[in-house]
Amino acid sequence: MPSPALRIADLLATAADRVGEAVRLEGWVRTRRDSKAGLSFVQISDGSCFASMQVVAPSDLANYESEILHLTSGASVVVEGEVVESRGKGQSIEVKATRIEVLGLVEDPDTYPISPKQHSWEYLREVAHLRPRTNTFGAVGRVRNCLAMAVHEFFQGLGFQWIHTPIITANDCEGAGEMFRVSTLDLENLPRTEEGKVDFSEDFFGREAHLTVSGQLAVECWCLALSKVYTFGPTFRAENSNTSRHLAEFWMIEPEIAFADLADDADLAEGLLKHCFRTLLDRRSDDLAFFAERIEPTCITRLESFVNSSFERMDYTDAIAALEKAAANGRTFEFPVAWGSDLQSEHERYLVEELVGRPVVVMNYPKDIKAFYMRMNDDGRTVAAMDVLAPGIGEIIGGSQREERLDVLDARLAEMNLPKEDYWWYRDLRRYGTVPHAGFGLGFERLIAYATGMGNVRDVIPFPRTPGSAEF
RNA sequence: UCCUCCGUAGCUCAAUGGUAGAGCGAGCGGCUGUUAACCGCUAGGUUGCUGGUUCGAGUCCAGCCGGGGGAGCCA
Repeated sequence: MPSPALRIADLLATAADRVGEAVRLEGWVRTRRDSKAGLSFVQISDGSCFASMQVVAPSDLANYESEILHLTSGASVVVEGEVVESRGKGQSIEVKATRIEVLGLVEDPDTYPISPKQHSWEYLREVAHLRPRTNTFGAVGRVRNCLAMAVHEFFQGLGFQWIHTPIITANDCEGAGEMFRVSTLDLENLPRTEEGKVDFSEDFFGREAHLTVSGQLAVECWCLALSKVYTFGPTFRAENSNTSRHLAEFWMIEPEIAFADLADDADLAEGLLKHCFRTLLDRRSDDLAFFAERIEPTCITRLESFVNSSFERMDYTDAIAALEKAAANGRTFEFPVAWGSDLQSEHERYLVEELVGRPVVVMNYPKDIKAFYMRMNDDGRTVAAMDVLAPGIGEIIGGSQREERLDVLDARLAEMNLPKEDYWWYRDLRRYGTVPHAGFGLGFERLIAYATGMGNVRDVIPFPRTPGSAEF
């Protein structure tokens, strides 16, 4: 009866106490090095941590000639053996095998897509089913998991409730971007109304339906009952945007707090980001060390500096003034700076990286460039919106205090030509026990990209969906 | 959607319009308590697709397909 397998992470965490112990490992071969001293070194990875384990396979193993000498990168094995102090330099302990069971060899090592060498990101996206076997993507996967847990721990520790807002929505009013249609209608033979339009009353939900572009409106409903809530789930945008910061399917974190204003919202955003990075620094130092060495040299230091610096709060109007001053002093911008237009990427980069040098929360934007639900300020021309800008990535969070006054909300809907009827349930929240409340959205992939130094969000999600690409 | 760059061996890349090469990976052999091991040998190609110019096209031209980067939109 074989003992249960030990994770390599657990073995390494308790290495000193395990010398002499019999263990069983399960994993995949990274490399094999043979020695004519009568043994082979087989590097085994099981994904539990960044490190792999050196397994020493003596030539007297029954299957040494027949199987061990044919192990190549990617083969799966079960190893039974003894933990011993290593006689080599690269590791303190190793496993001296008494038995190696080969579960699966690599069919054709010559064409195995993940050969032990450098591959381009573009190539690895084409083999997304195998790329988690690389150092980089294994590390990304563990960091992603760690950050997801940190998000939940942060909110749960503050008494937030996790709300599972719907993936399929029949709202006409989410309004955050192009939506993917959800339909069971026969595209070859669409039912038509008398006017010749598609008759969606025949569709599955009896009306038009789409994939959600944001859980915000739904989570507001639960906020105005449970006070502190958040959503964390997949979100879909059918925008034809081709950049390293956009995905058609991505995960978003959206907290919503009642009895709160924009300042509370900014504090919450700062607290969340710092908690996530602190947790990551604490728990995944092995993977971060790899990212710092091979991907982005400043990856650890900038996270440390992030958690130790206070975020600058800056009014949009003051930000414009600062940009105009910089322009007057000879700093050139490709796009003009003017009160009333949105900040361009280059403007955000200037504020964060050149002017302030640490994360900045820009607050109170002109109402004409922001959504209908954002709370009108007393000046009548700005709304209580905020963007959190971080050095190296730009906008990572967008949020606002919500308009809780029914008459002001209705005026905004009318101003933006949005039909009141479509927002009947959203308006009900203001009719029945309205309270000031606020929230924000954090793109999870952007968080991971920043934390790891990975340059493209397509490489921090297991199977990226982008325009023209949904393989796997 | 716009701008721009790129498609050559399993992968990363070379190749004035003139016989398609290297490194890594792979296979075989040698050497070694090795560690991105090392040394030698071998195999591996319809140069993204279609057409055009030319005595001759990986190279020049046109169209198409695929991908990267940047911009916009945003998270």
